[in-house]
Amino acid sequence: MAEKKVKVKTPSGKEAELAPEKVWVLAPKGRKGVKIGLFKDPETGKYFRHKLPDDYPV
DNA sequence: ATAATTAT
DNA sequence: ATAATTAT
Repeated sequence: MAEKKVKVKTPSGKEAELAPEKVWVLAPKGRKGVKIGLFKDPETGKYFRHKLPDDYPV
């Protein structure tokens, strides 16, 4: 499943369209939780995590 | 506190 | 080993 780009706020505070390097669900047992993506800011090279839309394919 | 993940 | 990510 191809990883699609998402609009995310980078740590430097800029809005960017990026594709996550990795996606997973972060959820305690019995709770819905959230989807998380691992991104790399192309501006700075810094990695950061960001919430993904609930319907983003994992 | 809890869940998974991994760059740092 | 820890920070950081959300929502409950």
